[in-house]
Amino acid sequence: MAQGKPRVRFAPSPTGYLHIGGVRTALFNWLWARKTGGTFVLRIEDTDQERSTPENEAIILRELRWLGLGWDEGPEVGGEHGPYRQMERLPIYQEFVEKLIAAGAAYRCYCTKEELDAQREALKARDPKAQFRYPGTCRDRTGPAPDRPFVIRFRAPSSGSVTYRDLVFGEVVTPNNTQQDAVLVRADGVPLYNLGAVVDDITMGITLVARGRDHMINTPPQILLYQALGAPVPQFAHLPMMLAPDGQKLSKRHGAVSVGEYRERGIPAVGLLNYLVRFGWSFGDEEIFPMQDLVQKFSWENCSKADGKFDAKKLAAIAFEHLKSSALTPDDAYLDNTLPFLEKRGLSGFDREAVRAVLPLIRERAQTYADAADALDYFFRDLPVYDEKAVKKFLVADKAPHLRAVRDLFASIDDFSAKNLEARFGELLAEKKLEIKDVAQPVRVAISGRTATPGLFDVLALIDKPRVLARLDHALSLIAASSGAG
RNA sequence: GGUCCCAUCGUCUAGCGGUUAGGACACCGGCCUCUCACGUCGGUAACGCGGGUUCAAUUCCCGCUGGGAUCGCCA
Repeated sequence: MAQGKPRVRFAPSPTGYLHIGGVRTALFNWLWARKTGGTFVLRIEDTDQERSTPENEAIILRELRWLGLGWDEGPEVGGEHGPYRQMERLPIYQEFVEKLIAAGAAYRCYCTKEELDAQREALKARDPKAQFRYPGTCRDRTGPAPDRPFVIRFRAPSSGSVTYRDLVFGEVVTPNNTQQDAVLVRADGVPLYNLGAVVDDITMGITLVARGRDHMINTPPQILLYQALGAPVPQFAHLPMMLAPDGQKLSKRHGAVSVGEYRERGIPAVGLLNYLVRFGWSFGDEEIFPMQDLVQKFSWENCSKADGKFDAKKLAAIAFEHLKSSALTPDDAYLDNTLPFLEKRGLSGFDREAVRAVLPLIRERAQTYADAADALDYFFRDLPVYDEKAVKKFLVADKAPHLRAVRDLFASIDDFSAKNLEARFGELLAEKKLEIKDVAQPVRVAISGRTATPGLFDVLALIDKPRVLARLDHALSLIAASSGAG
């Protein structure tokens, strides 16, 4: 096989958002490049001018960077094999097409799309099950070339077969008699997928093509093209497909499928990647991997061949594992990622170290950075946002004496540590012959506005004395107002 | 229909001839407990079917069934 370091690529079409299935393909390629010291190339396949947009390309680049899947060659970073957008490579395809024609491996076809469509429909009308194949009208045309637009077709062999050894699927044999003279270049001179991909992979020195199994059907015709061009055939690795829970193609109607949606929900990039890498790949019983471990452990041999179904709950659980662990997600990273979500809630200008101090309390409760911001919310307001139901249930008249007693107790305490607060609180309960159950919830609602928070004393200690007292006062006034009104 | 591919709990998977078929998520119970979580203990749950090969098949081979991909001047 090819000498030197592997060169792999991710070649998305900028025809929409970045799909998580595409991310998995990018990830596997990226991991292989990192593991082997190879090169990860990003190529934009924008030959579908109807649907490709610069905006979509920008989104793809931005999301890949957010994921941490940086590329060694490609748009914005350059490289020796550019340009990296197919529409900027038209002269290169032209050159290769001329080679093919000169070698008799391709020919000009003057049949129009309309003619072919009509033939296709006529056949379908006669026999709905029949498959239409290009009849070869222009294959051996002689005489002067008509003055009409033409496409370039591949002269596909009708005998023999193509065999390749897939790194995931093993040996795959496909007879050539099922191939047809596929169009290589449109009438407008823009190449189609198979030609563009092959020429680019040749000229960019790609040694291993790893892509989704939906492309497996393209591999034999592509190999035929490599052979016709006299170019070395790269290795191939096809990845099983990630389907929707209902077994259909994973699309928008099944929920979130674009990376952006996960980013906006506060799913950590490493969590998403960890979920995706475990989809179709395994390393014994291990489930949670730091990225640096993945780079080391990844291999094609441990890829599975069976398609799978996407499971949002599993993704959430794996992301949560990363958020819970300060080894996996250090405080600083956690903070950097949570701050935007706090700002989205209208919170800003707070002390980063103050947020850091609360982190241990919320890590085990927040499945996403958005959850974290929610759990952090009442720590950084003068008064919490009071949940209506919680107020109605716990800030009621018969709890007022308890709250007042707690307020007076707290006012007298100087050591506002969680430990001391708990001890003194216990004394108060004993004195009043109360159960903590009777008092904890009203106090919790008074200081946080909600019924579910981390341990009461930890929360109190972090909110600090003046604000705790202010909130208890506010809660008492709410009770007074409601009982007065009622 | 042609071609290609696949097949272990509901889901992601371990297994690479001999295992009480393991783990994780989800689900159901118990414990912990000031709420919510975390944690922890336990439970339900799988080798699609039929033939071979073998002393022995989840594992190897064939067929069937089922599922998926693709059959475009989309990628």
